[in-house]
Amino acid sequence: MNLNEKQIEILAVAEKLFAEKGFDGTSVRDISKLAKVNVAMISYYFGSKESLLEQLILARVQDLKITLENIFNENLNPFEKIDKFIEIYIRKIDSNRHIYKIMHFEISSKKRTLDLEGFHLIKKSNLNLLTKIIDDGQMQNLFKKNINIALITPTILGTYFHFYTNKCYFDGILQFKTDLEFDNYIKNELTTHIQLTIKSLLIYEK
Amino acid sequence: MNLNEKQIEILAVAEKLFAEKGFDGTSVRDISKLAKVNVAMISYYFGSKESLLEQLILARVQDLKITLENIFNENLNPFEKIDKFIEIYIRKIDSNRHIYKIMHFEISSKKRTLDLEGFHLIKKSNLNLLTKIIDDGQMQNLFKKNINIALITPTILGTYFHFYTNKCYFDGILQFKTDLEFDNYIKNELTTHIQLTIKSLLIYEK
DNA sequence: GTTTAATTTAAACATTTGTTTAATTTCGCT
DNA sequence: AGCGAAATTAAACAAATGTTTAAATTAAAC
Repeated sequence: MNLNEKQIEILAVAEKLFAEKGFDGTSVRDISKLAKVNVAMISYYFGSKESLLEQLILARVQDLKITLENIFNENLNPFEKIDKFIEIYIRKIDSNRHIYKIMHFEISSKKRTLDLEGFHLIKKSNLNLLTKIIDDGQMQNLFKKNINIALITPTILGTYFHFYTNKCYFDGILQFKTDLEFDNYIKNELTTHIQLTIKSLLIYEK
Repeated sequence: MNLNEKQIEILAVAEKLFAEKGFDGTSVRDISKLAKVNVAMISYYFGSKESLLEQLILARVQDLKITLENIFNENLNPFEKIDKFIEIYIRKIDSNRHIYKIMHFEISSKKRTLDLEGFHLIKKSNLNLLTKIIDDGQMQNLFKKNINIALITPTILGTYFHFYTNKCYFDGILQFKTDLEFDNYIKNELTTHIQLTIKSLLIYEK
């Protein structure tokens, strides 16, 4: 899949608008205007609006294959590995906010049935890595025994997404004045909070 | 605001469809068909499609005012209060999935600017109650001192929403065969997981 | 320089969209 | 029964939608 400049620009604009206004809330004319191309170019290059979405997701999902694997082999203790896993995970998602937003809406939408196999595979591979890290920690008697690993990721990602989605609300109660302040809060306080939360859960005995 | 049967039916159908297909993905004709009323009735009763959404949110937000207040006065220890807070919170959100789904999309959408003051007020009042419970636990030296209370709710709600949104994925890895199994998992395992997570966080010292 | 293909364009296309109109029916009231 | 307001309808409306067409322009190949 080799894309020229125009196609890349169209994808970039579509990504931005789909995330901001939703797929159905964005018209092909909106996209063409912002990308400064003729409306027909979208059909010409991508066939249809739906196919544009599919190709957009396909292109972006490639980038989501996180280089998490090497964490496991690094010379870190299980706690440090968990910290690093979460930090890298959040950073990756944060830099791909738009496509995650789009996909999370479309995933749960009953309008279109998208091919999400690639996405699910990545998620499963990340889950496997996390499982290995936790198994390791359990063998070293650092983590408790009964851990529902499948529910760790929802807590990591869910906390991030809920914070990001409710930006408007948190701008109010945490008094962010600029978007940068909000972004920095995610990078620092929120990431730390999530790391702390998961580590707590891993050692807490009822 | 007194609504007749037809208006109630229209709101119910709109809620279902907006949650399933999004506001922009749902046409007034979709709604009228499913509600078995003439298209014009929607304009007749609600003025416009956008106004329908506003009135829908307004009607449902009323129901979100959770009766959480009395938890604080009940004769429970701080841990039990946290458990109950989370259990009631999740149960309430779960029974209002649809409207939460709609609002969470619209909140972060740049298409429409909705009046979410009522919604934010409820969230703030819930945050206040949680703060009181945690303060109490800290005074009894049951919880640790440094707690970022504002980030507790994102973890509670975020975990729930992420699980619910990714139903399709979790159906796969947890092998749910029916929707009821999924629902029961939320009521039991997921709620327990969240309770455990938050309680861990409240006592964990770095 | 001519030919061929790829790109780009404005216009047209058929649907679908939200909303309004104007006529009709239904219902409560006296 | 007869009046009047409310409810309901089918049809029409203009605007917006995704897509296609056919002509014009550009670029590449020979």
